[in-house]
Amino acid sequence: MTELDLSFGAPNDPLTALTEGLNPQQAEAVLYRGPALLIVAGAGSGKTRVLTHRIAGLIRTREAWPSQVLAITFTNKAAAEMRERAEGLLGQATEGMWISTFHSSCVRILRREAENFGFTKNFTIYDSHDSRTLLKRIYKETEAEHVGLSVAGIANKMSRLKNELADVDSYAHNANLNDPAERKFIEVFREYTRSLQAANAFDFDDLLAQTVFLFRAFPGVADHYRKKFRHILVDEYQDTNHAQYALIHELTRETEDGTPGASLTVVGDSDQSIYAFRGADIRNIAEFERDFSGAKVVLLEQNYRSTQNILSAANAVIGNNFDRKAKNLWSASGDGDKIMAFAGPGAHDEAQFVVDQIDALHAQGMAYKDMAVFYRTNAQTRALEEVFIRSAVPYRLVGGTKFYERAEIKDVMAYLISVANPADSLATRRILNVPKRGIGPATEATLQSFATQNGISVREGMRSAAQLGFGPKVTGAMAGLSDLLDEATTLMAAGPVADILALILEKTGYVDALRATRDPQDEARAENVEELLAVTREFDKNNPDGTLIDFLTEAALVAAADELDDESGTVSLMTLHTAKGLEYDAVFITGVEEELLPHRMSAMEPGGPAEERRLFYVGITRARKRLFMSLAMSRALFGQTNISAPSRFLREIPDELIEWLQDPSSYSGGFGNSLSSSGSPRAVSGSWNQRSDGWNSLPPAAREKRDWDNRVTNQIRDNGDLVLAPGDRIRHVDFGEGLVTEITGVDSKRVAHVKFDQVGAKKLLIKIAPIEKI
DNA sequence: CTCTCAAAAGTCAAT
DNA sequence: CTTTTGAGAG
Repeated sequence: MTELDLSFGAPNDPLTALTEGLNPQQAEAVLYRGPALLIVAGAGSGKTRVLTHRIAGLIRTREAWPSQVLAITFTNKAAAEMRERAEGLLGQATEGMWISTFHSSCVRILRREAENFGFTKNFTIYDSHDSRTLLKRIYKETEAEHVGLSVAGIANKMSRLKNELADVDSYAHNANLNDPAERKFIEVFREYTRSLQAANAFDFDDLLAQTVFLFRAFPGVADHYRKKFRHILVDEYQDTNHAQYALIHELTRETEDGTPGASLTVVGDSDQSIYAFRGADIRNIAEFERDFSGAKVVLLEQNYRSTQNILSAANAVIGNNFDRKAKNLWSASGDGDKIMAFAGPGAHDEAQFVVDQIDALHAQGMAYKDMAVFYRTNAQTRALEEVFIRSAVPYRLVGGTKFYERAEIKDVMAYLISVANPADSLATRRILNVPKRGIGPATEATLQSFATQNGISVREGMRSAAQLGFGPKVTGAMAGLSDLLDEATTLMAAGPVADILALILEKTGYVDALRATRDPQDEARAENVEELLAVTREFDKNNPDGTLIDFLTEAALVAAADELDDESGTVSLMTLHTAKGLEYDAVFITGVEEELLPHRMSAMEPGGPAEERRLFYVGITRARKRLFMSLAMSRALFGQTNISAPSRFLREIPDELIEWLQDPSSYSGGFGNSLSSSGSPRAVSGSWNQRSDGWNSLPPAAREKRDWDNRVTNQIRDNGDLVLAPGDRIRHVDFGEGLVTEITGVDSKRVAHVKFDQVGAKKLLIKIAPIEKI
């Protein structure tokens, strides 16, 4: 979408200029003034544009100062984009505006107000991983397994309760205390809450819930923010949970002394609600008009992103969800290409299809960065990655095992957290013996119980190491660590974050310790730590006044989509959830199979299948020009190969919108049956052969391509320094014989471009391809 | 206390 | 099937 160059030449009416180039509904959403506005924005309908223009209007007409605007987005990336676009309209006038995610806004408020309720402003934020570690410890101490509770079960339940704004006491009040499992759960919940407080830490759910509790407990504090924020705008409103909903309500309430509530604008699309598992409640948007009486509703249906074929498919799919308001996306940009679909025998064939199509698009001039591959589960990345690597297509995994979740990064971050928040004993305990300095579990336990008995943190306890009767080696090691943390603490007051980290790395020798081991993966880990150092330098550069706390906050709240680098020049691979809010010229939705999309777990959940359909809908509507769908007729899961059936969602797309390169019914022969004897009762052949139309009337060319015997495997081979030159003939394990046409790249990155006799042109990374020269 | 090997868990999505 | 966690030996 292109941003129009709006000129503000009409001083008497700054709003007119802001609506130029907008359609009537968009203009109405920009211009409407009133206490509550709901913008129902279909996918690609230009909602970011409407929001930024609405904000610009408020500022330019002097209805609001920038500091009176609070705009809440779903990811930091979306926030950054919104700020950038608002700056494009307003220039420096965006300074002082709060444009951030729910979690970031809450952190900002909590840091400022923490002293009011027993925390300090340098509190730590526990991600799901950290809170799971803490919970596991408590789980063991309380022997919760004896009453049949699981760690995951407790974690989910606590999270759900917090999202519903219940705390231990309110829950215990209504619980059935005759049930030993309930009593144990309450005990764990209470201890978990106590530990977080002692560690001066919040988990993700607390950030929201505690802010609401803060507002309710301290009306004066709440009034301060109610008076400050006169215009509140919330994006992706369909994915808000109860705590977020309550937060918005608290902020838009009339103050004690009669200042009227702030104006509220929410933007959302109930068809894109995909976070019910995280507590998102679709009723928040469905019942908005009831919650805020007199609310204005504006519907945006014109799509500026996708071709009509893509939209028609999206509309057809989502139309199968009952209990929704009808909405019909349309585009003025023409039909475009058909959706291309492919059913491969296995996951690697599917991946090869994706890579082949990417190669073709790239050859036609589409940049890698404009293409994305989506999948339902992270486990699907393996086959995709293997094929991407050996075909030398540059790619990037977005999300998945995130940088900040790697053990070595967590180790180093634990040092920084111990410096910033000495009360955080979870962090301090993590670094006691990292790198190895002879402080083992026994020492750790002694130290922890000493700290607990004296009501101090582990960090404080280390100062008394001499009295604890440890051996000279252990005492010395502990004193050394304690001194290092003290030294880093002095540096924290003035020094940039990179200096603190550099000091820690130098004094601990952490990187050297990694490099000294025999584990070949440790070299990569050492590089990751050095990458973190580079990240802190970048942070210092971008935030001259940034503190260590600021850095830790930013690190704790990065979302998967935030990692996206638009200039990376690589294909992006991500889950369908991560894809929300993004758009690409070409989109591949992979694993469009029953049990995977919709996922098997969704069948048990109320509203599950409908949410899966919305997820598929979100995926479809990310595509601008080209959309591809693929599936594998058999897929290895849990180390077992299962026969898969094409997703029901595929059948919801009208036949005339899809062109099958190889369709599922071409597998209806003996092969499918022979495998399915051990597999699912939902035989592949049955459901697809029952169709009388479409699937069997494919052109002969497509049907002849059934290569069950020529499956793509995941074989690789170390070819050493095999030298190939244009003109050579080779034999490939999967693709047969072919002619080398070109060699690109150097050393281990050399790539052979091969024209295979049977399967056409492919690119191969020479070092690992299963090939031989003939 | 540290290393090695075997058992167990995980794989539905994420701030 | 892979990765992480635990037990026992050294």
